[in-house]
Amino acid sequence: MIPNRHDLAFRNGELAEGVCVCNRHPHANVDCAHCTIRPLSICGALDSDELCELEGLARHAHFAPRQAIFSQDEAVDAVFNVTAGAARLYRLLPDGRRQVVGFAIPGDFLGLALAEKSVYSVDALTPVTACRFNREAFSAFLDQRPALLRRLYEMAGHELSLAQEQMVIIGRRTAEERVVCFLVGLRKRWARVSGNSVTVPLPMTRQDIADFLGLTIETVSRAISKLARDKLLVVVPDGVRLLEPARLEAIVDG
Amino acid sequence: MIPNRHDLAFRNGELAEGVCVCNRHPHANVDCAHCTIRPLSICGALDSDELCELEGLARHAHFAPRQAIFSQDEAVDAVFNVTAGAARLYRLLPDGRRQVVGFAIPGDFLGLALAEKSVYSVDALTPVTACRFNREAFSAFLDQRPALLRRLYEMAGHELSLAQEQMVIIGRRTAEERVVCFLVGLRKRWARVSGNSVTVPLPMTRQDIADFLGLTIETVSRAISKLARDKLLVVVPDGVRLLEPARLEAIVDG
DNA sequence: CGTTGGGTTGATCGACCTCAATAAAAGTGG
DNA sequence: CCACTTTTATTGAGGTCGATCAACCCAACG
Repeated sequence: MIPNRHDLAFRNGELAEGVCVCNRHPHANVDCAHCTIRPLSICGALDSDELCELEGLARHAHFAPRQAIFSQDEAVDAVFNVTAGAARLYRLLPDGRRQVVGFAIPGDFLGLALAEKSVYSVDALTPVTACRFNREAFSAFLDQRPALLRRLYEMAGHELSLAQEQMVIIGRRTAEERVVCFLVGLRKRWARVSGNSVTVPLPMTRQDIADFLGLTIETVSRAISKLARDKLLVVVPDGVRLLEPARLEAIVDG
Repeated sequence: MIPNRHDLAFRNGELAEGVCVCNRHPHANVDCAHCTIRPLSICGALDSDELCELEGLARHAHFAPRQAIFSQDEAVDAVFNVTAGAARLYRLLPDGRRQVVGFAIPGDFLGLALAEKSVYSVDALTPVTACRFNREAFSAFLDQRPALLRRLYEMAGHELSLAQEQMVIIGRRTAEERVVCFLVGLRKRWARVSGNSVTVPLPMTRQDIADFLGLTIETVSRAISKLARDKLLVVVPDGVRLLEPARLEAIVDG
């Protein structure tokens, strides 16, 4: 499913004590020096000194599948840097209608807005490991580290761009196009984490995909079945394998 | 339509020379000291010294209705702080389908992502006045002014939140709900600029609204007609007057 | 006064939703 | 390990909301 997910979680646990290379944080329970997703995440903006300081603020966190990381309208006391696993971000309407606004994978930052209350819920799809930062402490650290602030700002801009792209997908594309855009887009995101592959892991359910694309579960299922029937992909356990990435990308790019 | 829009544009023009209060920028052609929307905009984060420096980077800009401010996929050489008027931000698919991703009103910043290429097009709906900043110069200034960077970061977070809200609206709401959400949301945004009012100026066409909500022009027109028939609003020139704001807000909040 | 762009309304159509049945997987407890 | 339940996914049949196509209205404007 997700390569090395459990391995990475285990390794982080193994190195939980006394591994901070700068030796300033003997009780740090994260190991930035050996973090494989560091260049993908906010930490990539830091020099070794800054990294060490941030390391001191970090605590290792683990979430089981379905466990809540944030809850809509509830206070946010910590923010997270996802190092392994996958999570879904969603908003609920009072009558139960749900819109998934995104999926988080390793390298993604949860709590980008640093808001006191979360506007959405986040919960783990697979076992998730993350670096946990107290929100207030992180915010204060940010004020001392313009380079990190700049990095977060750029990530926010990127997220904004993705959100707008999603608006186009939901607002103006057909059901089949939406599914193709989702698969091609997710493949691109996984490529940063685990390298380019025609196999796209899908840690989320069809319902999650439907709620992300503004469709029903049946329509998503039918669209995937049709793509499989047309030999554009094959369904594999916990994912799909794209047989003709180029033709699928052509659908995305018009 | 939009109160004082033309007046404000004229006043800015009138004061085009030698008005910087700190006298450091005798050729500055903007007048931050008398800017009514300053607290709403990025400039609200600056002390008078910083404001003066930023003022030195700013140039007054004016756009006629329909004039392009940014063009999708083209290089961005300047960013803007809108001081008067309204603009639409949209993305086009190669086959012509259009998704409006937002509307800019006074206080809004255009080019938040500071990207080299614009991912969307922006053009003026009404005469627009704005403070123009060279992108590179602004970006460099930003690196010296963490307070401003922080402000932009917060605005980006706010925009991200709005974009996600829009995803919910487009993905999970009915046509009538979408229109109501749009009107109530726009009213709230205008309230910051020109005070609370039950009259919501609509400087955009029905087609723009449709492309914002993922609907057709006919559906938007029918929804507004129905709301008028139900005595929830009346259509006025270039806008609508909300007769029962509370009931409309109840639709938004579920 | 004809033209043009924007808006409204009606009639019909179709993409996607809803409801329903079934199948396949994944837990669960003995 | 195997019945049993629960969850998730697929497929079919029929219904509906919003799209499409078309006619018409109205105000602005050269």
